[in-house]
Amino acid sequence: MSPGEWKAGGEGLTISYGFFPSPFGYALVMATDRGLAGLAFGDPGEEKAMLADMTRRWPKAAYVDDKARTAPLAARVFDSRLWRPDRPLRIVMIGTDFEVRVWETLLGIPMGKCSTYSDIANKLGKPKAARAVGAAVGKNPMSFVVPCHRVLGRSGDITGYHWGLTRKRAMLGWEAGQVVGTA
DNA sequence: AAACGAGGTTCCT
DNA sequence: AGGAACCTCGTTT
Repeated sequence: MSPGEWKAGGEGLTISYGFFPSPFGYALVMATDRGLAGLAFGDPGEEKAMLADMTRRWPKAAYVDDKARTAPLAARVFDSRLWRPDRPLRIVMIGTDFEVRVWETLLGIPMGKCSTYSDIANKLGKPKAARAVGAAVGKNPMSFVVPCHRVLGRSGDITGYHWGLTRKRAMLGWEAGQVVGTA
């Protein structure tokens, strides 16, 4: 990954988006000229809700329906064979200081491994901020790319997920399969 | 097993 | 400013 950053709110930013099928349902891919900015999931027919859910995060940004531009990113994200250091996926993290820090921590979780909310809070030097971490993870705009699904509760339980626990389990399962298949 | 309060940060009124 | 919400945690009923 080669994370870029942008101030929260997304002011002055133009975001292209498109809908694509994915292993976990319908996916909404959002991108800026600097790389992938957002990734959301849902079911066909929910496009409007998915889009609203994302635009709420960056109310100041401009949005353009541009399938041609987002298609290559969509293809790349769901093919683990293309995840290699020499061809990093360019992403842009738009959020507050704290959120960006949390997301960067998530990127450090290796494939197939899991972490916990309190664990991340510790890494940020705020051992008691587990709940804040949960809130920040929940606002993660790049579900799946930023491995928010690899974060579990303290006891190893799957706790909650913005786009549904079922989808979270599906991602973990798919990932486990990728590890075996690409080893 | 369920209920409860503390905790950090963000969002809305 | 004040209060509620959040993909939580640890402790207490």
